[in-house]
Amino acid sequence: MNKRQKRAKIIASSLQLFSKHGFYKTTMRDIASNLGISEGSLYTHFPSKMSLATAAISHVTGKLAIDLRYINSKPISATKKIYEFVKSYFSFIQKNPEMVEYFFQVYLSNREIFCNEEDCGFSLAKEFIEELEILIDDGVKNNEFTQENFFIAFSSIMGILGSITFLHSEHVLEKELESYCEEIAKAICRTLN
Amino acid sequence: MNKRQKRAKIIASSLQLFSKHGFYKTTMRDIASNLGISEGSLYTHFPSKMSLATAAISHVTGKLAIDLRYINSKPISATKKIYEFVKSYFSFIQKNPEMVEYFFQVYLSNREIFCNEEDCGFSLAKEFIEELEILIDDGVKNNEFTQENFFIAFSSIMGILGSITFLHSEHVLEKELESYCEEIAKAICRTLN
Amino acid sequence: MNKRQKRAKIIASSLQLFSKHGFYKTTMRDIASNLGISEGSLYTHFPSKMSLATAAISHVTGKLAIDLRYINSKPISATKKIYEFVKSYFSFIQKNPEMVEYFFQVYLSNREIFCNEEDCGFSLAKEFIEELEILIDDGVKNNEFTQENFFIAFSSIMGILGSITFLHSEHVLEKELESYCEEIAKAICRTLN
Amino acid sequence: MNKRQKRAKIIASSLQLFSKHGFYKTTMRDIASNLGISEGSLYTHFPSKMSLATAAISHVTGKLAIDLRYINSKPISATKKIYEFVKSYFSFIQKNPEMVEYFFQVYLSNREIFCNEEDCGFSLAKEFIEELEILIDDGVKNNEFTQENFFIAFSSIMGILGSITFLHSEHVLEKELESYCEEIAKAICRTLN
DNA sequence: TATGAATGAGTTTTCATTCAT
DNA sequence: CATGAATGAAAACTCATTCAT
Repeated sequence: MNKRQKRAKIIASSLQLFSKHGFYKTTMRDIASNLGISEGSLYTHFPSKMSLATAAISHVTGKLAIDLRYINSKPISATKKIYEFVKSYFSFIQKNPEMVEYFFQVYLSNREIFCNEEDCGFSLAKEFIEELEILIDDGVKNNEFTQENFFIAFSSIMGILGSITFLHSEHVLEKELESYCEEIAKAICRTLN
Repeated sequence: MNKRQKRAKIIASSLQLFSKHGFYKTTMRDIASNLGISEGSLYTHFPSKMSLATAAISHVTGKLAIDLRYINSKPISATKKIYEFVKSYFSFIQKNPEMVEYFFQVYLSNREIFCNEEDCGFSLAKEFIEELEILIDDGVKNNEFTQENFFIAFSSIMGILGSITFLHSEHVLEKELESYCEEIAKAICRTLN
Repeated sequence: MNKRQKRAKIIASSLQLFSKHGFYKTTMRDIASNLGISEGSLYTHFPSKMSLATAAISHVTGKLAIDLRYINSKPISATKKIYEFVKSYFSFIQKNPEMVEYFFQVYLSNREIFCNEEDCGFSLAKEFIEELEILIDDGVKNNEFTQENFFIAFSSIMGILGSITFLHSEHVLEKELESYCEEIAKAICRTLN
Repeated sequence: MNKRQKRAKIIASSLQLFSKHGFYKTTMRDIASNLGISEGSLYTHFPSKMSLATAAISHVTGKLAIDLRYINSKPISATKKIYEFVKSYFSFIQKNPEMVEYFFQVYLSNREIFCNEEDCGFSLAKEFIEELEILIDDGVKNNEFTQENFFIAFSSIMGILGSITFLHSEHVLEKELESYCEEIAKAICRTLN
């Protein structure tokens, strides 16, 4: 296994544990033994626990950004793009629940972990947020979406998706997550229209 | 100062610090010295740090529930109730930013703090959620809101409010929070209608 | 035992172990168990291992400065003061070998421990060095000492004392330390005259 | 580069870093990367970090011994030999400050590094100390130096030189080191006479 | 022989909780 | 009841040394 592969494995393990038990309740020992390696070995690849959290969030938002960028590139209406995004996002949750949970529960919430003087850690998600901005702008230009404040549009999309993600991870939803896909997309579009 | 008042003071102090620095970065010493009392004294009123977090969340959701219950009791349309709720919620944020931040950033995110075998900590917000359910049900019964899945309706309301709260606490909003009130309420209603 | 007494006990224990095994080979656990207290207890009184080293050196140089100040205040010749200082210093070694060993072996050598940006740790010994300067200046003013350069005079006194201290702590001296007192004082005076 | 040359290079690098940052604050990685080689490679040439420290001190005292042996072989008075030794020592400091600093600040001070059950690490400097003994004995035999205890004579020479070396390495001397040469030699001789 | 990732014991430090005063 | 020193069980991180490639 080469260095890049090892890093990827460590990030995957961290993601899993951080999302399950939270950043603070996950110890470096937990991550190491979950991988069957020594604690010291972790430090060969990442200089600190915080750098692990950072690498993990970059990984997650990078993945989300790639999916959204692909959807944005399609020659379809903005409304259709919202549908596709919700679908793609739901399938992403199914395949990588730990990634999305990590995004919402660790990154968005334990801000103190990611913030330093210069950068409040937001730049880590920049790629993804920019792509979302493109999607919204497109919709407004096409007159599909009401000209509206960006922050409200952003909240309508990510707030609703975040909330349903939360309910799903709390196991309070009655049906399969994917069965809400259509309705959620519709709900989001209603807000934007 | 009697026992109840003392408890209230301790909860207020905890809320302030938990919301600012997070649950884990706030020490019992921080809470005590913020109040000018001893650490030992804290334990006369609360048996553990966790119990402080729990009492704090009950306090916050209790307050939110009271406001919403009052709105629900009014002889107005469900749509109007949504407007009133958003307005009341925004004014609540202005007056008690630490309470709302605590709700979203500590309670919803550091689930591991509140969960034990029997209870996943959700019951703490039960009062408030039940009140929200009443509001949604009313709207559906009156045919103001489309008959819809509760979870989606819930996400439309609390997701959007949560997201805008987050953006506000991150200081990325361009205008005063209250100036978004009308638009946010409209956006939520569009989803529900 | 009050707080000041406890601090003094901890400093004494640290001094003993630092001088015997060096700063780096002495662990906080060693210091704590040498005192029969817990590691955490150490941190109630001193915020870090480094602060212990600093408190220890201040303690030692303070003691040395007091002795020398008293000698300086006497109405005797500078040459006689040198004799008295050597005598007092030797008796100090007998009573507190760990203090002097600490001074020479830890303080003078592990400079990296005591240095920070502003202060290179020398100020900790300032009191003592200033008193030594007074003694030398007196001798020069009285025409007892011809050696005018302070640094050479300083080295003649402290270098010779330091070296004999070192040989003593290495157990290579053949006779009792105090039996060298007279000769050492003479040797120092010969250099200064 | 042959094996001996490689060893020499490693010793030089160690000496540099040990004298600058101390034995404990210098890691094997530091030494290796300072040389542009791998950590493992270090262990092909030296079995442990301690063996590096030992080899380094032998190297330094060996160099000093050679210089002093050469001076001792000259057909000149003991007093003149002291002058020559001080001159040679000062020029040695100028050319190899790290060697002398290492001798005084690591070897003489972190005794715990060099000591084991059998040998307290003193033998490493034996060659040099023996040569110094020869010089002192010569002076006594010629009636140039007062018959005196060896340890006091030793301290007069090495103590004064050590102290001035310390002040030099601390950058507290006002003039160039070499400008003190004559006076220091005189001061030492006054003690010995 | 050279490499450098892996190891794991050891170190400082933190902090919720307890309890003697 | 209030206090705050004491506790001790972790936790993050370090680094000399080893060993497979």
